[in-house]
Amino acid sequence: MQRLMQMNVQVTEPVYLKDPQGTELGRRIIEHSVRLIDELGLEKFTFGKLATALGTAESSIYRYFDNKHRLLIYLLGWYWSWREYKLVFDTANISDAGDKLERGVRSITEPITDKGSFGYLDLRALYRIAVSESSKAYMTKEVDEEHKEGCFGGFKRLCDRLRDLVLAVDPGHPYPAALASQVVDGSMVQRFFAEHLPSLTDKGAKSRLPDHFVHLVFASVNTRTQ
Amino acid sequence: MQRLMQMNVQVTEPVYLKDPQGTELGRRIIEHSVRLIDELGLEKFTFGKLATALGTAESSIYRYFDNKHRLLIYLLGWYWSWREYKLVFDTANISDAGDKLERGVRSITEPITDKGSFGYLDLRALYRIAVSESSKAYMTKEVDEEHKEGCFGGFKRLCDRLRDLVLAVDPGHPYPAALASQVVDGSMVQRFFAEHLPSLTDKGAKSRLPDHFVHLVFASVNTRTQ
DNA sequence: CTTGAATGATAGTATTACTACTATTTTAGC
DNA sequence: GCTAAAATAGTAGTAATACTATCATTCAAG
Repeated sequence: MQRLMQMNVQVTEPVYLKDPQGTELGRRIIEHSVRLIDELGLEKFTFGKLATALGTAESSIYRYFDNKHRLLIYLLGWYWSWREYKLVFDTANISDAGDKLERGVRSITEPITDKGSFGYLDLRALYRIAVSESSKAYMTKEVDEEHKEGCFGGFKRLCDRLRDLVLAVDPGHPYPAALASQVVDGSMVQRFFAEHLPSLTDKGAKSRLPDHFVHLVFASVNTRTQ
Repeated sequence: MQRLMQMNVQVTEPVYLKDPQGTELGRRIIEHSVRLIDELGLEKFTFGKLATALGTAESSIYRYFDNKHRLLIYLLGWYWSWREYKLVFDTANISDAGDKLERGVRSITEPITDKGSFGYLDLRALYRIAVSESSKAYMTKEVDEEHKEGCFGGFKRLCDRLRDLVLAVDPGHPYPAALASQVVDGSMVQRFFAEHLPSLTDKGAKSRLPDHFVHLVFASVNTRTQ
């Protein structure tokens, strides 16, 4: 799985100045930035603090990334690629379209509980970053240009795959792409709400989130195919 | 409508240091901050720029708000109150629960196209801010404390009202709160996607967004009541 | 006519987000 | 083992941001 992941990740568009996977320092930047952003939150995370944590100079980090926003996009690209790979894996060799869709929705909306694994990267910390910070990656004034650069390609590929699973069950669905992107984004938002604003969700929401999304998707799909 | 709105807004928890509605400068701060945040985006918006735009000193603004994050929360509180009022208005005197729910979903997911109105406040600019910046208000490390302070009360009240409309149609629905919060949040996110990342949504998504959400909610509800 | 609220103006600090330049170390090819 | 190139470290500096503090002025109400 790790091997395949890294293949996937390398497809990621170059949001970096120099490939961090190619050098020792680069890999340490990735590793420690995940830890630090998770710990401090994006707002309080700075290249200065990262440099101190790494025992290196700020300027060394600027050789890899223009700024912390690009670094975030890079990390999220990694995350989305990982999710996509997991989705492909979890739905492989399932012939029944309905079964495949349900497995896909569960795959996407499940939290990540795997201990670290994945090389030097702390997957669970990356997941928490995705939950809390991913909207900040695209909710900016620069979104249109960055979109053209392909910065959100990983997110889009994941949404497209889910959309195709929906269409396989219900080819005439009127809003397949919106449904898909809403599940992908909503699974992050609902996870955050369940953790921090539980009054916005239902009793036991945390553990029932995948059920909620399966229910939602199949309600939408079955209504159509009736 | 304006009168009733202001009643609503005054209920808003004090996220300010000094009530901006009580003074001339305070009202100008609100008015111009909406314009400026809409124009620059939250990241590039600063109290310094706002002070320059107002022809006053930075320190004068700090007398009203601790920082720009609190100002954002204040503006969004206003927005959510306005949405809530609109929801109550749009669903008033409807006896049929299904009809009421559909009107409610449409009310919440419709974009704001009313020209300014609403006193000194540019409603459409406020709407654009809500679409682009609202997630930044709660996706922070301080969310738990700020939630205790009641900073997100307006958002919660709106979600609760929609949840109650769902429950009126389907009292046994397993995820009424999650469904409601997903519609409220999702309507902002999908609006943003339709505008900036259209490949994530469907053809003609912009105009069909309310239909999409009505479809989703009724699919979920009807599946249950079958 | 004076108290106090509101505002204005100035100054200063710590941090952030960079850029530039130079010196040193490491690595890879020959 | 030598050398060129790549990678890294270190230092310094700038402009902007996010504040805090202080003091002077205005202006309306008692």
